[in-house]
Amino acid sequence: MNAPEQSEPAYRTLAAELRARIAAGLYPDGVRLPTEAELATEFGLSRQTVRRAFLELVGEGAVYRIPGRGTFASENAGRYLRQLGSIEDLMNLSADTEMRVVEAPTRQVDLAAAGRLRLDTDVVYRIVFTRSHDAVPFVLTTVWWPAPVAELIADRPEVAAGAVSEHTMIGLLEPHLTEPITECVQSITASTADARVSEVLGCPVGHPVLRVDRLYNNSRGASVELAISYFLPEHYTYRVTLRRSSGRPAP
Amino acid sequence: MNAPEQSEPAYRTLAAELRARIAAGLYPDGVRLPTEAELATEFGLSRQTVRRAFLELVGEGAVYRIPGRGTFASENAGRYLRQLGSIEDLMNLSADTEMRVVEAPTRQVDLAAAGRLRLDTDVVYRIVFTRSHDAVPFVLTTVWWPAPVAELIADRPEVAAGAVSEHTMIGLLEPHLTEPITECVQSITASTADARVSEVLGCPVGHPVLRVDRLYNNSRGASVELAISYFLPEHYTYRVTLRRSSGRPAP
DNA sequence: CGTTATTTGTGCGTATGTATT
DNA sequence: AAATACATACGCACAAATAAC
Repeated sequence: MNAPEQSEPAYRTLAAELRARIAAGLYPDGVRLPTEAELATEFGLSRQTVRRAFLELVGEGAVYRIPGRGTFASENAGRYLRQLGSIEDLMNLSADTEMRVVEAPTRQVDLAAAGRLRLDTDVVYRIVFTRSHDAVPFVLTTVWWPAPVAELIADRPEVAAGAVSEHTMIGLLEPHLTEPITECVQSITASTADARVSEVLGCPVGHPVLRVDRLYNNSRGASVELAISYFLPEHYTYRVTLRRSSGRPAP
Repeated sequence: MNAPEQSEPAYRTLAAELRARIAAGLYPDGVRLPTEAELATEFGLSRQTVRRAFLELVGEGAVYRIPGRGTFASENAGRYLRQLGSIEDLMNLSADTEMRVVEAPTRQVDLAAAGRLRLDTDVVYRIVFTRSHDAVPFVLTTVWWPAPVAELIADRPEVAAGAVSEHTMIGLLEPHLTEPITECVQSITASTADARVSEVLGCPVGHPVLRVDRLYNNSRGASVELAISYFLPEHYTYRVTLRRSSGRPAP
């Protein structure tokens, strides 16, 4: 209820602006982005602040830089590219995407969903929504909650049918939970668009889509949310950076 | 050919040192790491350079920082991984799968691949293989190497056309490298089977497939291998567990 | 072939703001 | 209120890689 709209730092604002320009299709192929000096004068910032913005974009994989040559947009720039290596990353999806509720939460008897959530009853609540980037919907998500969880936020305006907001469901949910969400198990596979996905995302039936299945667990190991998402591959790529878990002895 | 032992930048050296200290178990529980000022004097660096090192560690999820309080090692100290998926997991793929070489490594001029690998030349080596589980091929992979890398293993029997083994390409490669592979950037999306995928994996043309794009980098940040794989969704699901990256207590 | 200009990378110094103790 | 510690922002200098001349 607080969050008094603190202004974003300059380097983050610049990063967002550059992200937008890349998505807009400027800088295709081998076109160099503006140099640090050019951006500094254009935005009235110091070169160091511009560097900080680029550091973010490099971390996301949106651009790569070559000393002496310049900065270039990555191969699949233009798609929505986000590093999703942690639960925080999933929550931060809301930063530059827009959620639109297609179906308000309704009480249902769903054996499969209840089983996945490991509930004693077969009663769950279901909500369906899309997420858009630059006004283009790129994913359709169905979420199932255990009844006690759903009742915590079922009457919030953000989850009413047709509601548009910049939240994530777990972001909305978490402040009301007694136990924090600490784990999310994801399964990713390929599938095809059914009638509903096709209609909502505007692609042909049978179009290949990325299916992401997420089960969120709290610190006690109880399941809090099941989400199944269908992503349009043209507008979305799932990106993870893997690292060595420990230093390897030199060969 | 040359590479006369260029020293690592100071912030990277410091980051490595701090990583080692965290792994060694200093800074357990809620023990604060040294402040920026302390580290600056200890290592004879400026505070800005120390900040740069911390920026890396925060990006890895190794530490979290609270203004006014200090810097703390993340929950799972020792292994600063934001996801359970690791490079080791990729290498262990070979445990119960079988690799069959479809095309032996051949020298090619490939602008796109060379660009992805950030080479100065356009010459790369390409190898194509499938991987099977219980004699059922479930993935077709094309790998591109920089010429100097390819020449390290091009004459090994495991990469000859038709060869069958239980290795992974990076597993074969790594013992011959001077720098260890420390990072792998993955992009995952959905696509459809083309003629070749269809033929090799035995699915219809146009069948949805999971496309996984991996770029392996060594400890100096140079790209060592580019691999593009097409997985049959019927026989393969990409599974990751995400955890909260910071052990930061809830507010 | 070296020279020069451009562009990114590293490192340092300073100042100011904000959150916590 | 004061001290501590991180966050942002600007400035400068020099190194290294690249490209053009």
